[in-house]
Amino acid sequence: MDIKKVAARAKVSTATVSRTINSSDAVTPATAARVWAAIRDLNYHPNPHARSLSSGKSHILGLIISDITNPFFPDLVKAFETVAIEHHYEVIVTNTEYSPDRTRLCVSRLLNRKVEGIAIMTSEMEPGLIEQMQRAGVPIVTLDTGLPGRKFSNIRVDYAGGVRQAIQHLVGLHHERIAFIRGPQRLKSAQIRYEAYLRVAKQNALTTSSSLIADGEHTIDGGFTAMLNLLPQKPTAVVASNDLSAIGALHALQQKGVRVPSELSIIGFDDINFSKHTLPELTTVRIPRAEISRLAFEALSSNSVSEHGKEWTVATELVIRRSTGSSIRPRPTV
Amino acid sequence: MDIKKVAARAKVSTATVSRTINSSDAVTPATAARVWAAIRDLNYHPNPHARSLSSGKSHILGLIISDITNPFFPDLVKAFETVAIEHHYEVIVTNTEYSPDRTRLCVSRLLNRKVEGIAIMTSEMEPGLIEQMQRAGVPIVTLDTGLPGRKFSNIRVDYAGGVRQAIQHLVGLHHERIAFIRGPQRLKSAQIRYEAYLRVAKQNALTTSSSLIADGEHTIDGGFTAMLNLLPQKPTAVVASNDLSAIGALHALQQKGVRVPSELSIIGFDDINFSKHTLPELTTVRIPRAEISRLAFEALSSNSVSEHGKEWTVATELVIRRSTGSSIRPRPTV
DNA sequence: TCACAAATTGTAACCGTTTACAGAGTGCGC
DNA sequence: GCGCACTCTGTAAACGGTTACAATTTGTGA
Repeated sequence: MDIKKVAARAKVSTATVSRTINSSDAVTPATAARVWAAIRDLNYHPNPHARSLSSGKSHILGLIISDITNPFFPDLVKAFETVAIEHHYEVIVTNTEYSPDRTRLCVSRLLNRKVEGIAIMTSEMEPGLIEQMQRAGVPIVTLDTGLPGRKFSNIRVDYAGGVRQAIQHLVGLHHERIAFIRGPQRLKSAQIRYEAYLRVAKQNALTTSSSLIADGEHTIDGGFTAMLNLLPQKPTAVVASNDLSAIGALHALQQKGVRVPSELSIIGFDDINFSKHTLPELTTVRIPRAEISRLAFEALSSNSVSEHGKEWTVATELVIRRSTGSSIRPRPTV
Repeated sequence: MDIKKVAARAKVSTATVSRTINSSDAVTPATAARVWAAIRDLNYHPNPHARSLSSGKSHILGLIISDITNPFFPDLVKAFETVAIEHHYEVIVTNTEYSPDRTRLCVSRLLNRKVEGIAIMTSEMEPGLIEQMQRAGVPIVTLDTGLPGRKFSNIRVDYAGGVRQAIQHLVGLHHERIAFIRGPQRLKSAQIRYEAYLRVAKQNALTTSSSLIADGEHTIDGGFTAMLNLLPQKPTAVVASNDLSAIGALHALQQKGVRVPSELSIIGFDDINFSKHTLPELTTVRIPRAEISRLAFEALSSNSVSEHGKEWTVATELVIRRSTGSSIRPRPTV
């Protein structure tokens, strides 16, 4: 079942069949109709490898993430796949697993397969590898990395805005001792959140004593330990750099018998799937992963790739659930 | 940079280069060495599309899952990817999202791309689609579906054994009223677990009154409600059909102030990532997803595909954490 | 009605491999 | 020394599309 059979049945040349499939405008409607009929009758599907070989376009996109096991990524991957297949692209997902070697492998796999674009949704990416992709002429889009360049777009998340939303929410609830659980400072995104905490807290005339800051490593266990360290400082609220550490903090509080939110409020960051199922449900700053995926696709899609890439900024959204509440105890009615 | 340049540099024909790359045995060691040197010098990577076109082998495997957002799947996907790339295969992951239309799309995408094998790790798959894949001559491997057939292998998980491990663990802990939170009975895997509960409970002379059985829908919310319904029946232990519903049950107990495991024991099923981070950490029956992935790859790998597929059985493993304990209250030492 | 331009379709080269087949070289037995 | 069987290598035809270019048809204005 190849293009020749279709051509024969439609009584045209293979060129016309190809043109009908790819750019219907260059073909007379009557001819096109005959060709489409033949295609349907024969249940013809063009061979993608032949197509890629001769056109040079693979119609495959690469997606590089850290680790599909990290709950931040599944939503991102799913949304990216959805938009890609809507546009008849296939996607190859690769996990760096935070290892430089593995990352190199990811890049070379993608380059070998001649993907038409690469979305790099992990922050660990050596500049050398970015250059390698640029030399290969592949459009790329990153999340929170450097500035755009040649065929190189960037999506930036307004983390600082997210932290502001969180703190202002707490301030509105009359909190005055707001602690912060940091993420790993080698991650730019974690660093931005921490600095924003410092800045916004000062703007609101809150203490940012170093005793109100703990390291949560962006993990549940880290958040647990951090919360334990924070407890003696009597904060009335805690902002965590991500949901995982907020969940760890929640566990620590539960174990210590501290009630949330009546005695202490907690806000996470990310809005991973699980956050709406914690007890109490976690108030958090949502990173709009579906939107990021859509933008990433758009950045890579051939009709919008220009020599000089663009930069997009996406806003976070405060999702208020049940882990935050007023710092002022309701007085018993006399 | 193509095979001709390599051939020229090594002073051989393109055929020899190709042979060196694909089956080193047909080439003199000395010649092969020259070719490899040229390949290295020129940093040559064969064009996979040309290769696929002419050989008919795409070196791509398809993986069909329900939904990457379901915490059961990330581990499976990751392990599958790992073993595939070790063998220089690429993998395309597709999500059915539990929708028949989307499932059809998944299958046709994979078939169009001429994948060399398909691992179907979701239970919702119409027989018609299986036939379609078989007609296309693609080896397939399923999880818990029917019996193997032509180029069709199956991996079966010993769910019944898992349920037995769970119940015997509880019986060993002197529990006598063991409730069960069921999954959706249209899922074969959930049905097997439920039937095994009934059987094993009877074998151990435990009540299996229908009031000790609740529907948890395999979700957190479902497990929450199910536990609430079960509570008045005073079970001393609960086995849930999956971890998600066990976590929901845990939340219900926490909210009602029932202590786990001192007042009530809970066992989940699956061992999703999150289970080791619940409070208390969840005792559960692990489904060995990495092993399943390895077997799935082996079932598909060309050197082991025979006309008639195989069937493999994998055992579950009871992971004892902190949500289960003795049903007998320790007497205060006098 | 005719010349010429524009629109549509056909011909065939090409994309970069693999592989059937043919040819060259080597070693061995007689 | 010669023929034969093997082993190794080269030639060239696929694989199934796309696309530059040529050929044909159609439409237009004088």
